[in-house]
Amino acid sequence: MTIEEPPQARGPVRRMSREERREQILDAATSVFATGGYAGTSTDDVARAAGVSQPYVVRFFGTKADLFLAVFDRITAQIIDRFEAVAPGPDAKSRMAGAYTDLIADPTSLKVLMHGFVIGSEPAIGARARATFARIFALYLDRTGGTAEEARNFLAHGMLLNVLFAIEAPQHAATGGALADLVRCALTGEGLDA
Amino acid sequence: MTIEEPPQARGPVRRMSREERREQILDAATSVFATGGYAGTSTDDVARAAGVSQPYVVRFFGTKADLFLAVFDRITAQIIDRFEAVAPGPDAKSRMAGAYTDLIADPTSLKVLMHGFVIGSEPAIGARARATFARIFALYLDRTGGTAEEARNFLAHGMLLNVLFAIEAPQHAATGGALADLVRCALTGEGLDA
DNA sequence: GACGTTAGTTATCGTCTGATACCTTGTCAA
DNA sequence: TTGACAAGGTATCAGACGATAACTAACGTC
Repeated sequence: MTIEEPPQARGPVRRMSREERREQILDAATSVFATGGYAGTSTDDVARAAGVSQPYVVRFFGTKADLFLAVFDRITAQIIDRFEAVAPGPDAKSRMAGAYTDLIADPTSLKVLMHGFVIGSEPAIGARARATFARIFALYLDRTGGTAEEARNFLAHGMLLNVLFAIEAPQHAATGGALADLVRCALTGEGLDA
Repeated sequence: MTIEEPPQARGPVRRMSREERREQILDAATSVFATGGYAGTSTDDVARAAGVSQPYVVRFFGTKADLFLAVFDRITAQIIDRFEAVAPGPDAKSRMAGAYTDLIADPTSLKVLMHGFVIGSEPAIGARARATFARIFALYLDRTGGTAEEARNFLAHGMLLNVLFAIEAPQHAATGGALADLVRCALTGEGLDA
């Protein structure tokens, strides 16, 4: 996805610190994993997106599985951070919804999240996924003071939107029909505080 | 998954009709695609599960992508059939929920469904996925006479359960904690007719 | 019972992929 | 200035994978 400019004159090659490079590779990996998923993305895809060599990527993270886990971990941590930042209060429900809206503004991370979920039988991924669900569920209860049913509905609605974005429903809803009604209804999010 | 008995005495090899074999391979493919997804499953995995040779599987369906599409198509058709069989009436809502409960009794197909959803940017898969969503949404409205919000909540709740099963949340909820509360709340499905 | 058809196999190929080994070159401190 | 360390590349491999080609044998039909 990220287009790397050609070698061009090849001046004294800029070198990054380990932490800088790590973040950059994780960014690139997030981008390519979002479309291809774990098995459908090669370490070479990641390397090209990051503008480094393929062996460097795998040696940096040890193994491809470790790389994906690092990406997945970072994403779940970011998401949890977002929801943790919501302060308790009377309008906490709408602010929790707003936090999710912020996340959906860049669907890349959410796509990787969903890719991780569907390979959740992989122990390391599944464990992280379950912990994330449990944490957000608990956070919703804590911040909003709502019921368990409301917290469940919040998560359910989030999963529906993640899937609708994954199958590109919004882009194809312009033609009208039942899909358009569903997308409109899901995006406006009416009747969720019941 | 399906264990094939060893050659043993090798009597006159039973041959199946094309239709029989097709269904059997699709069954086997559904089983292995459920855990590995599209990219994470080889045609050899499918062949072994079906008890046939790998080249036969490929030639039978043309290409691996065609095979997955056939599996995905069959699953979406089965699911739609299930919901179409629900008759209209005053208790149609609970019967729609019951139809989903039937589906979840064997999570294999639902796992493949979710695998298809997350690679929904693939045009052929995405188109089928959107059509399936639109159809179920319309069916819910028609059979129950409910509101769009209720139909959306029905789908959302289904997606949440699909994900919770994918990450094996029910199996890990025994230890208690927030995850157990979420799973219990999601499985009992209280407060969904609001 | 011969024969075309169709279900299925074995052999094999070209490519992709993750990983390892080894080499090169900035960068920074003494 | 120099030398050690760390960033990053090149070369290469062994196995997996999808696909094709060519062959074999069961089945229905006349």
